[in-house]
Amino acid sequence: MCEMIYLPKATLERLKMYKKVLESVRKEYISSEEIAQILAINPELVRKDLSYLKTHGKPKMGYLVSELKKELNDLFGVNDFTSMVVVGANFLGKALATYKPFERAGVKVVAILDTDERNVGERVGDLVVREIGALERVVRRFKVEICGLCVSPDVAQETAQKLIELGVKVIWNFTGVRLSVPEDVLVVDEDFSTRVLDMKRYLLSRKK
Amino acid sequence: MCEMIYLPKATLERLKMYKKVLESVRKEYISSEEIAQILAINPELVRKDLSYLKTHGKPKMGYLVSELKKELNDLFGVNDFTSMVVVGANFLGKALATYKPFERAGVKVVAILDTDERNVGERVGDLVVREIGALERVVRRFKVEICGLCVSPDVAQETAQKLIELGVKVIWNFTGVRLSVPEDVLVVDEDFSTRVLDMKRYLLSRKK
DNA sequence: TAGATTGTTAATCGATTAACAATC
DNA sequence: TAGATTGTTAATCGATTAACAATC
Repeated sequence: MCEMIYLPKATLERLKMYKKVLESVRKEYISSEEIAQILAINPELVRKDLSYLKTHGKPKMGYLVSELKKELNDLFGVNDFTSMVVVGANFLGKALATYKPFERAGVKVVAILDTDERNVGERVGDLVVREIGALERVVRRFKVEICGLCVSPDVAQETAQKLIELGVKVIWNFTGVRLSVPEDVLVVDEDFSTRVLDMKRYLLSRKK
Repeated sequence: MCEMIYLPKATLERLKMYKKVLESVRKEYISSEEIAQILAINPELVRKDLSYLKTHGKPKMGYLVSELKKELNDLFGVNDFTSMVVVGANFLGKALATYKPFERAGVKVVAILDTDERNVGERVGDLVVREIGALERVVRRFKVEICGLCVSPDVAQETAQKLIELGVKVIWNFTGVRLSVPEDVLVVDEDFSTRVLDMKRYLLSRKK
């Protein structure tokens, strides 16, 4: 199908930003200068990044927005949908399960599960919380590749293990626990208490 | 009080990781090798990073965990508490409002507010959802410096504006909207649909 | 043609790794 | 003393910026 182009890490990071910028652009063409301005980076950097793609800009015009969008969508495989399951029906889990913008990113939350009997049956958006026993069935049936892991820290590792055995390839880890996983599994850590440290230091720096 | 040491961005990023690692260490000393192994980076890099701090390691011993922890806590100002308000009592807002590990990071959520009358009065952890009109009072009373912004995209910019007028210094932005703010305000963007793009590309790369 | 903008190469900057002396 | 580990300097690597020719 499509051979994977090599992309420097920093470039890949910015391509995601460009993709987002383009989503709210209503013009036919956009220049590197404009993109750069919105993101507060150098236009040269934008051009360098975009030069990794097949899309070419037109001198005096800039880049054809529709073409660029399409190529970025292909690059991230946004057009065919990936199934995601949420494990842990706490507020965070429910937030993921009802997060609208996933739609446009090619991610579909197919189920939300919980170990606690009392939560089972509760309505969450279009879904109903299911018992954890349904995990295998759900993963098989929907070919689930991503899990939003929102369980409590004490069961994080064992839950991850179970998911991996069932063939889940990406664990989006909100538990704050450092997970051990085989090297062909991607763990994406989302750690709010680490994130606030940047804010704390920023506030400190303001006070000199 | 304490002069702010200059720290390379990449180093600062890792110092947060070291801080987290140290939280679950039960030994008196830890070597750069051990830290490096846990984080899958080079021990030389760990030593270089730690050399920016006042703490010195002991040859043959490593670094005194308690001392290192203390210095990192000071560096991030974790010991005096910062007040945070959550605006938007949807699942995400409630998740932030009840997020336990903030405690250890020196952040205290003092209130959760919503514009929707129907949500006002609802219990969320130790808090009760308050009407948006209480914002000014809350910010003044608790000297709020951080806001977790969980409102819908259409009111994101105006809400941010109001917060900034009241003196809030950091906006933790979950709305997906690119906010315009004065340069002395820090916006920390948390965009789940951008985040999943990494996972999408990873999955694509697995399929060759 | 002149002007604007792309795309690429060279120069610079910053971050990581390698090497190794210092030290307990 | 020998061995382990730190801390620092030098070498390498990767990413950004500067410069500028190509092109519409």
